[in-house]
Amino acid sequence: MGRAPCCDKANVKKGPWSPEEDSKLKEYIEKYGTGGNWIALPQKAGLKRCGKSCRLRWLNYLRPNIKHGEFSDEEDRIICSLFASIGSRWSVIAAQLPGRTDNDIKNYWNTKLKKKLMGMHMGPPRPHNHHKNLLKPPPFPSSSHHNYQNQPLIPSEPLSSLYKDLSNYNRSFLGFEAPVPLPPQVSLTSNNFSNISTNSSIFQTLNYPAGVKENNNNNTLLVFGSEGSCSTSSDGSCNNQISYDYCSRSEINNINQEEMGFDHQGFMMLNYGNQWTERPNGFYFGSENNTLEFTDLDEDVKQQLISTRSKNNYNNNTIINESSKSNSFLFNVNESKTEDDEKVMYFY
DNA sequence: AAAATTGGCAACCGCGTTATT
DNA sequence: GAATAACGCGGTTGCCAATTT
Repeated sequence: MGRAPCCDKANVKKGPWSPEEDSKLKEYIEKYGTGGNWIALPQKAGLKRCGKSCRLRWLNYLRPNIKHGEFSDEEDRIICSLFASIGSRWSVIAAQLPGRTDNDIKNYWNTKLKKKLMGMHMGPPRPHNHHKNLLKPPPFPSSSHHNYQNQPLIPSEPLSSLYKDLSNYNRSFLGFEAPVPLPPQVSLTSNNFSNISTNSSIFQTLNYPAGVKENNNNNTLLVFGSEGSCSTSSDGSCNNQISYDYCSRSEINNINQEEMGFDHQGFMMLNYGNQWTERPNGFYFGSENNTLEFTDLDEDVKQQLISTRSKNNYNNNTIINESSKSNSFLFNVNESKTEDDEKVMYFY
């Protein structure tokens, strides 16, 4: 049978920690350590708290060498770069920043850094939703053959010079090499995405995310889709997201919704040379000779991805694929109906 | 000056993974 | 090997302070 019950949920205190509780926990752990058993600890330390709560309090606030206060430019750069590469893997990111906790970095990203990067020109005003995570990272490619582009993981310039304006921001953060500027809005005439003009400057200029190298233009698919659900906000608009992912032609036949991480409600863009061509709601059959490969992810990060994300049965390539599940969002789209019932999508 | 909104952060919750019985 | 609890992570919430209306 299993272990003994963890704690009497009805008899544990919740909410903010008092200074007395803090000192009890701190003194106990400094004297006896955690003993690798957080569940038993609160009782031993004389605390009416759940072990989980004690662990969190210790790790995020009480343990020695925790840094509080302003993040430096260097820390900003590291966070941005890692977020762009691996997404919201806060514990992995925190491991690269001594003294910072994953919770701290997550809060910092959500409340400050993201806004700092987005600047003031990222689309129309939207309803108050300060708890929503609106900026998603670019994806990992889902190809089974990866080649990290030979470029530094951490940019060397100060953050301020990297993100001077919107177009620079889009290029740097989203990893686009081509001149982007995204149009402020794109009008659609139906409820699906297949009517987006393939000549749209959005898609013509799409390139590959930072860290991804394309070896054969003619055999790469860029797949777009949208989440099936659509949460309606109080003003009646519908917040939705377009997702994209990469794969070789040979892979597209085997890919399924789960692997892509989003519904195939959208369409695909096929890259012939420099021209993106739409293939609505279908799969494409292709040759084997395309590869997307990784060459240059920081070794520590790789190791942590391996150790924390996927377990023993996965090889490295699968791990990267796993990552793409949660990192496949590119644009945040705010769809709303206008008076003539035309759908307008804002990209930001 | 009061009410409403926004910002910031600590803590909680749920879920996938790991460990124990 | 199955069942169950603990662990650890990331997303979300709640609360309070600051700012704006």
